[in-house]
Amino acid sequence: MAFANKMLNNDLSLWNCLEQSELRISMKKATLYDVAEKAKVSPKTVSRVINKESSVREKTRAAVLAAIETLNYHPNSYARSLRNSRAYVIALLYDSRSPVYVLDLQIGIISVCESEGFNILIQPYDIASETLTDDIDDWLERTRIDGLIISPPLTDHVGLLQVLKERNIQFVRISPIDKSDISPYVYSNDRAAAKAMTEHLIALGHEAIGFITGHPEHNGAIERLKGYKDALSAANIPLDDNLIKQGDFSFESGEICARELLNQAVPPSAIFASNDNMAAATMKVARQKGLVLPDELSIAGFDDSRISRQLWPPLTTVQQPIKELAARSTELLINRVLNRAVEKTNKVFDCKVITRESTSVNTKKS
Amino acid sequence: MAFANKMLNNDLSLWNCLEQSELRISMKKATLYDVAEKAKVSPKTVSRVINKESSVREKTRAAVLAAIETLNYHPNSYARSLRNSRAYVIALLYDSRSPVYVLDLQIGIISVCESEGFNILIQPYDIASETLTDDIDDWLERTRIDGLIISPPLTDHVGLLQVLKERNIQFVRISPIDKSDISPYVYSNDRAAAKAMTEHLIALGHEAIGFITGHPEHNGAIERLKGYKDALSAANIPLDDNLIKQGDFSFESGEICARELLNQAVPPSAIFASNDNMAAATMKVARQKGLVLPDELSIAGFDDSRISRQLWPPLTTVQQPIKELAARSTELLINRVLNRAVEKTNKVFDCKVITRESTSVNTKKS
DNA sequence: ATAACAAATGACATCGATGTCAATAATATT
DNA sequence: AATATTATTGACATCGATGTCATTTGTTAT
Repeated sequence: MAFANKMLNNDLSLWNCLEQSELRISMKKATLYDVAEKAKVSPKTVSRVINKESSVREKTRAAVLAAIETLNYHPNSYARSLRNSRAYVIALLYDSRSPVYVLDLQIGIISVCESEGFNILIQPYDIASETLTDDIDDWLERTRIDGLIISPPLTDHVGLLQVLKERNIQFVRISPIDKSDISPYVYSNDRAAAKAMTEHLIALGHEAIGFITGHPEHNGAIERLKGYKDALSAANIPLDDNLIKQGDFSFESGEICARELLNQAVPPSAIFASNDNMAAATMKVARQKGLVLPDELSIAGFDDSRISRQLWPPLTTVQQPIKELAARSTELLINRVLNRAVEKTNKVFDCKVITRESTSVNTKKS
Repeated sequence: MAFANKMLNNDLSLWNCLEQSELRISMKKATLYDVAEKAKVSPKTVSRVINKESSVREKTRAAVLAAIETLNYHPNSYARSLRNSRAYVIALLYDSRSPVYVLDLQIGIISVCESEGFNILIQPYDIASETLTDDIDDWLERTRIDGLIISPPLTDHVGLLQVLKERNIQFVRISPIDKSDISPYVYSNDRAAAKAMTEHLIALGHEAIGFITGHPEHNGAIERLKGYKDALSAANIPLDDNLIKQGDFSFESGEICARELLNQAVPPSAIFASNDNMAAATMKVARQKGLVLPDELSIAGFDDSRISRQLWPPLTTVQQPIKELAARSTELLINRVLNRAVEKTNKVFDCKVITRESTSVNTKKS
């Protein structure tokens, strides 16, 4: 069916425009029985065709498919779920306080769910909440879902994992710290990316490179710090603990860390923050101190979030394959849920360094 | 049940830790019949209690409730949906290209859904897509939902509204342009807020105030422009068309508009952008041109989005009651769906001007 | 052509909650 | 106290799809 796709004009004839057709109002949705009748087979056979069971003669199958087509039949998911106790629903658990990735995660998940006929429930929780474990337990008691996708930093919450284990619920984790076989997982190569970024800064002539870490319960944060150290040691630059400050991915923590770094007697000529948020905070602090960017301070971030393109100078950062991670984890989960052949591989995805104007040659260097 | 809520320690005894208990694995969920048996009544009576029907003796009700409690019974939503063809699911339609509000909308909706026992499906669409109408039509054909919440700029898409009308689906709209009775709606008082913001700038001594409009299909955009004009005319400042530039809420459009405004022979001393995104773009352009902020240019935004606090100087902006709008629209929708007494009022919520450092006294003024 | 077997199909019960309508218990009426 | 009336309760069928198992059809071997 093709509908007028024009947008609203200035004069609002909207209501009238909508009065025109009321065709479909009383049209009931076709059921399995309608299809069976039309195709002159039993309901069970229709069911067989829908579920792609073998042992249906090609001719019958064709007849059934034709009937389905003409009646525009779509299975009633409630009846189906009631019968075989499968919900065709998965849920995304995320931490409500770090919404940075969430929209991208959702997009990646939706794309796969769509093609697999699944629906997605979104479920924000606060990892700092005292009642998190109980809340999730209650929620699982009430809700019927086939599986969960868990995003950082919830991936390694012991209480949560325990509940899932007890309830025997399938789940996959995105970038978990713990890489054991508790569940399938996917992750991005944060360590290599952080190393590459640090090397980029070193190549620009920076040696005193400040580093602001992320949330210590977040796998990405841990890996990024490792990558930073990797690059330094590969370039034979001694590690200086005064150049490493513990943040938690929040803007506020970034401000504090940046201030500490820049207030030192010999401040670093470059700062690499573990996410764009803290990099933006660093930029704010630098500006407050009157530094000219990027000449007097190079700043690098991680995430390639929206903000990285909206700052001036635009932020050199790392693009993470968030949608891919989400899509892949969804595939893994759905394959599990449907008892399809299970791939063993826990997938790794590569990140990409995006060079923009916030990093430049070290002018302080002799 | 209370679980250990501690986070993962350094040494990973996670797997072992989880081995401990496997209590609940085989525990089947209780059904209506289990409850009926336990309470020594018929299943139908249990159903009556659950659905809060009248004409159940207080004593029986108590017995049933006790049984429900001890068995930890939760109704099977699939059976229920199958029987009374109600999904207990609503969907949020939003434009995938303007994700700014989306997370806040989701939070507001989830909060209400939770208490009402509804679930929410999220459904991103691209309003510029040629196939939008057909896509949504197909989706509605496949999916069983009780109602829709439509967020801008989808609220006034004629094709979409037509489909909903034909299918006779309940929906509410958030900040629609069209305020007719097609559906219930909620909206925020953008006009008054934009007026207040403009007055704030005027009070700081600004007269040449640039304005960057938002997406022309977005009600908020239209209202904000009206508010700007209201304030000027109230202050007897003549309207200068050269000071009004047509943006579309995107960062890029903000850059273009800001450049046009600032390249004029006599540039404005303040710029009021219709959202924070474009205000950030304005800040970027101003900085590229070497302007000192806020002394040489005051900048105001709209949304109080995350970015407004992450820029330097922090952005003076307008806080919108997005969560409230979402929560209220959800209530309206669920009341409709459940055939509860329908409130007639389409709710208005007030915005709030947040003054930060990006606006200051006009120094150019004689 | 017929028995023996496998493949394809169908009849029926079932998942769990609720609408319909009949049966029973409680209360009001005389 | 007996009957009329109303308030509670229960028996049964139903929503739509699918598992189980019996039946029919088709195929192969003799």
